[in-house]
Amino acid sequence: MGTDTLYTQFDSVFFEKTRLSMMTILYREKRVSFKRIKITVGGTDGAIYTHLQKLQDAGYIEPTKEIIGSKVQTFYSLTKEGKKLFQKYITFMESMIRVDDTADSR
Amino acid sequence: MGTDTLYTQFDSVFFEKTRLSMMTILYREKRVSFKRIKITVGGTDGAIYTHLQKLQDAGYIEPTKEIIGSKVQTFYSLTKEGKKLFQKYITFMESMIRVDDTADSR
DNA sequence: TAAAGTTACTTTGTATTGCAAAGTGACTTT
DNA sequence: AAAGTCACTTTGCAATACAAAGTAACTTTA
Repeated sequence: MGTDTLYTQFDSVFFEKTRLSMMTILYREKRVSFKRIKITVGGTDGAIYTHLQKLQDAGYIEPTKEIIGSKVQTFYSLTKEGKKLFQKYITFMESMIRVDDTADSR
Repeated sequence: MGTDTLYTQFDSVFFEKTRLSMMTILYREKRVSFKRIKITVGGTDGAIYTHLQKLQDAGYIEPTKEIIGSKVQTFYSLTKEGKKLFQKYITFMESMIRVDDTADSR
């Protein structure tokens, strides 16, 4: 097991349950509202908000505001960097699974 | 994206960078010393120790002591529960990747 | 039309966590 | 026998996660 097969290669902003779920949603759907992220991952508004802020501060996601009906809503998308990192993560997961496939059952 | 495709289905003891790395090592090698875990995942003794304690308290790993030369060393192994959980995690990773394969490139 | 309610965040306070530094006890070398 | 090493273990604090309370912009109801 080399260093590149450890989860520690990913930073702590990225590699956290809720935020990784958010990144996954955004990778799959490109542009998702605060509201729908909240509904999907669950938890309180405050928790969702701070997690999104962290991802934003790290440069992995970016917000855009839009008027829906008469209210302003916030939508989030992955940045180029965020998408790249997520793809690196997918590659990592693939390598993890592959090793497991070829491993002797002990 | 259903609830079962979220990382939040895993508890916080399991789903943490360093501890997940430890679980991976133990899944692959069955029985690993404190020393070697420390060398592999990196970090201070204290950090390694508390992470291992958490996994142990959660019932995912178990220690055994062995005398090597004239010193006692601690070895860790996955418990039945720990192994089962890790296999669930592998299945989860596979499903994540599969969804990604079939996703439109956007 | 004004008061009460709703929506969509944002701020704040606290309990928990992660981690490094210091401590311990059993040897082992000088 | 004093100093050093090894393999953990304990302690203290800085950072984090999260719930509760707050806010601002509408919208409904009396």
